[in-house]
Amino acid sequence: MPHAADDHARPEGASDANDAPPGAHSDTGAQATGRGPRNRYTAALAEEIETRWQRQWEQHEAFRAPNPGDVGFDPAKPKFYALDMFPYPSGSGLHVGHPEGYTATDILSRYMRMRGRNVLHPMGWDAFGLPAEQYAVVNNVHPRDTTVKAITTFRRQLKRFGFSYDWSREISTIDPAYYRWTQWIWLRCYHAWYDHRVENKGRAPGRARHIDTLIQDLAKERLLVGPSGELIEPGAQGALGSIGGEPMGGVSGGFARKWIELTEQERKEVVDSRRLAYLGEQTVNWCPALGTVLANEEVIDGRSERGGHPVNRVPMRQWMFRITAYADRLLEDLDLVDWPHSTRTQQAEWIGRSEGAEIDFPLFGPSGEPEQQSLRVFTTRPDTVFGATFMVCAPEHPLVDEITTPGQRASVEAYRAAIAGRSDVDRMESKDKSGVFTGAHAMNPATGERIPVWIADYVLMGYGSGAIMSVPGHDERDYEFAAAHGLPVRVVVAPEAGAIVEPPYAGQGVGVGSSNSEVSLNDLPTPEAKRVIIAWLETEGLGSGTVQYKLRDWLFSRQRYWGEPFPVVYDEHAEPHPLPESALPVVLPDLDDFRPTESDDPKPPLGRAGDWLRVEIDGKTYTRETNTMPNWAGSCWYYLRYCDAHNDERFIGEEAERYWMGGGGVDLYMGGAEHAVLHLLYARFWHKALHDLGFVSTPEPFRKLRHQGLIQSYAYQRSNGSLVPTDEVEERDGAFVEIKSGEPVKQIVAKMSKSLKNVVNPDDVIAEFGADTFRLYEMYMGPIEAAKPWNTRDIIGPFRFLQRVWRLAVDEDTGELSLRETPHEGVERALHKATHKVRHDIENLAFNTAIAAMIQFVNEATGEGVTRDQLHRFVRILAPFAPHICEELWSRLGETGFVSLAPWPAHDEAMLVDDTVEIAVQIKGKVRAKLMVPAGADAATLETLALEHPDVRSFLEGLTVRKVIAVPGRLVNIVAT
RNA sequence: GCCGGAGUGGCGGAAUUGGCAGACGCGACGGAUUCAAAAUCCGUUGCCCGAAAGGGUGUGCGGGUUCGACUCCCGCCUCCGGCACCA
Repeated sequence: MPHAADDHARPEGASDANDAPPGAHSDTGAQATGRGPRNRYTAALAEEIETRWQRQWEQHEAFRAPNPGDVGFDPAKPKFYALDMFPYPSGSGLHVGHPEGYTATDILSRYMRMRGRNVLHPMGWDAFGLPAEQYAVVNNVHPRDTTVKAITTFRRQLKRFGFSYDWSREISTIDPAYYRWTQWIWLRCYHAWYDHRVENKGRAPGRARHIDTLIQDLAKERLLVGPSGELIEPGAQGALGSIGGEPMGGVSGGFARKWIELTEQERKEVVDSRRLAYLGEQTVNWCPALGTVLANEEVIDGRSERGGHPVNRVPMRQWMFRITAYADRLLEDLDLVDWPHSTRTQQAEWIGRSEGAEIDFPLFGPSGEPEQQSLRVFTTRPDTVFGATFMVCAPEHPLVDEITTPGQRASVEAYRAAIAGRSDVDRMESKDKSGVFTGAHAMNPATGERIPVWIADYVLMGYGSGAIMSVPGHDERDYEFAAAHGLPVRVVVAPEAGAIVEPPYAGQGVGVGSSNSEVSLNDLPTPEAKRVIIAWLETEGLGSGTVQYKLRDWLFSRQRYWGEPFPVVYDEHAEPHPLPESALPVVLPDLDDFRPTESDDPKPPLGRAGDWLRVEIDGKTYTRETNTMPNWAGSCWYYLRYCDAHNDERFIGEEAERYWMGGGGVDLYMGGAEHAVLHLLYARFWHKALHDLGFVSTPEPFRKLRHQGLIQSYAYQRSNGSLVPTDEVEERDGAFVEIKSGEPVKQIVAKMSKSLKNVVNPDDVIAEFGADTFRLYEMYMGPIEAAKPWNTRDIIGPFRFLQRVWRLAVDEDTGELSLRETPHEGVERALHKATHKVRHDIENLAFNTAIAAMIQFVNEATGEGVTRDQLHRFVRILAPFAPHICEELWSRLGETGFVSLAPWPAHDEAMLVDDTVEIAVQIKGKVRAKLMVPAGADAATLETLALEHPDVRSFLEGLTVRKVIAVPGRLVNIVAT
């Protein structure tokens, strides 16, 4: 049935030309049911309108954003970069959580276009990596096939929402034209080192520089090489870049050597070990089930983030990123960005900066004589050193072999074997303080006492120096260990002078019993005691103040197929050689057998790639790296590629980068809070490295970040707490009962899950109500950042709203526009208020209240009707939210362009305030009367009017007025007794 | 255990940051329309007492500051998120 649009759409005077861009309406059936008025806004009409306008946008490339230098680029327009976290195209398609953030950024993007911004709003696919690959493995299909198919589905679904993406910038991380540059960035990091000497105007020092500058500095002896490979400035104390990377032996002494004194091999090792992307021998997280190693960030409670498989710690030679060099800057620069508090906190905690001291405890030899060697510990409480009654090393500590006495060797070996066999999960589950004595002793440098050295797995090799001074009086773990093994406890800190201390007391206070012939901490408050003892240790050469981080270097190799190959080959001595840029991209070979090998040692699938593995360069044969990059690689810089998606000369053009990333980076980045540490930390790190190396202009990638809240679903719970699938529950008389048993169940909010059958498919919702309604509903549910339950019953509300909008403009019987000639005063005022509020709320991402304001306007206007001019304005404020229906009404108003690109309507500030306002009159805090007064009435006037009010007077009978508070525009409060 | 965030009608949620609590939507109830139903439209709707007028009460709990507190302070409870043998 035709919906008469062609017959009635054009108002008098409007051009009937149907060759204008958005023009012609089709005659496809709008009234699927054939019931109700012919021109009512139904799901069928919504679908017809929506798909038609989506075609129009696409044909006219309505949302294509020109780059500087492109045709149509207007340099006077400020830019706005609205970015969504691009999805993994999983096999199951979009769920309702995806479009939540996407709709929010879309509304803002559309609004910003209407406000005259050049808007970059792109979309792409994060298509490499474990999720896609695991899906492929399970279904025994090549990951490329499943991924490409999933992308097609995602793209179709996203287009159906009417998101205003610039699809010409679509990128996919699996496209060789994209990952060529991922590999290129990795090479830039390989050819870079971190120079901690560079000052940054009072901010945390250091900057990545080309590796050649390191070689020059070494050759010119501006840098020397220390005994364990660390870099030393001539004349300066301590090593540069002491965090991360270096093996910690705790051995002090030795001399710095000059470049000229090093062998060729030593030089190579020194340089290679300083690279930003380096090959490191590390204890890594090996996940046998996934057949790959994982980054620290991908391991949660000893299990893989994906799949929840156990993870073991084994030493391996792997590609690493020196993210630890950036620890201070990553921490400090959190104050440059507008991010949710919780996300910043999580990053700060992950970086885990802690200030303290390194202290060397001299070791005694087997027969009790002092040795050259000492055991270095890290502590945040150097002020408690007088209370250190024993020491504990991590079982893997390199000195343990040396210091263990023959008598203890058997038990030490047995303990280490027991530990090695335990997975991290086991180690975490049992928190009992196990450990064994090594037989060795060290000297407490403060007290001069001989104290025993133990090993225990509660001390981790990966933190600090892998050894601790144990202060059972002031550390809970040490106390438990001491209690379990009968070791002495000494109190050296009291909350206040003279207080009785019940160990363990971990708080601050003042030193007690903490003195030797040279230094005393007694009665010194903790911060002061720390300063004093560190100064003393430094004078004595026994230690120094230092900073430790929880952050570890980023393990970047994966023993998987579905990822970016490294642009690296190995020679016959297994020495790595980077490929030249001309060799990029290193294309991932097609493998029939792409499955990972479940095993206890790494066997990357690319090892089976046959001819691909051998590369001939200058007559020499090399073997390719068979590890691949983790799925985070592609997402570390995709936001940059969008700015210049088809540049094949550079990963991003300089001009495009300066324009779109200007002003502090992405203007709004919207995505899930689950990426708080992983993606967001990695991307910041790459960005900073690229910034240091001169490739990007801003220190931070994402100026403003917001998370969309989780969309939950209802579930039903029996009285015993077990959950019932949604389809086995029905509502009877306002209560929920399980159909099978008739037992009452409780409605609760839960995560959507297949087992509970409460997953909502957006395709179904759109089929029933249309995309405009879907968009409105998701935004109307509540604040964008809040978790909120999907309630199918509520969707009808936004749908009715659109019906009312439609009816406000269109006669449901004739299909003609039905407008009044002269504006109604109240409606006009309401429209100005709505325009103002919607604008304000969009800018504050308060979409739920913006929609409420528009509903309120339509409710007010419904009885009175609107003029052509009013509809013309209203359609524009609604357009960012429900763009399709607005395009339709816009064209019926005779406009030939897109409402999506029309200017935002102005509002008149004078129209926002009413001439008269209602003032509440309170007596003793309770509202007893209301006054209608002119908007500008002052306090004195209000007071007089209030006291004259008959209701007030009768209330005040027999009372004495003590005080009157009058707040202009608000209320009057009369205090009487 | 530590660090964040939050607790408002039957439900989702508002409240310009100290000024009329409950905007807006859902649901429910009543009415219009309809042969009827659906859809749509109009009205009512925090709770308690009352036929009504009206009164009382009310933002997790207990105190406090203030003319006035969902909002600020102190002490608890519950839920959600993060971290957790990090020295």
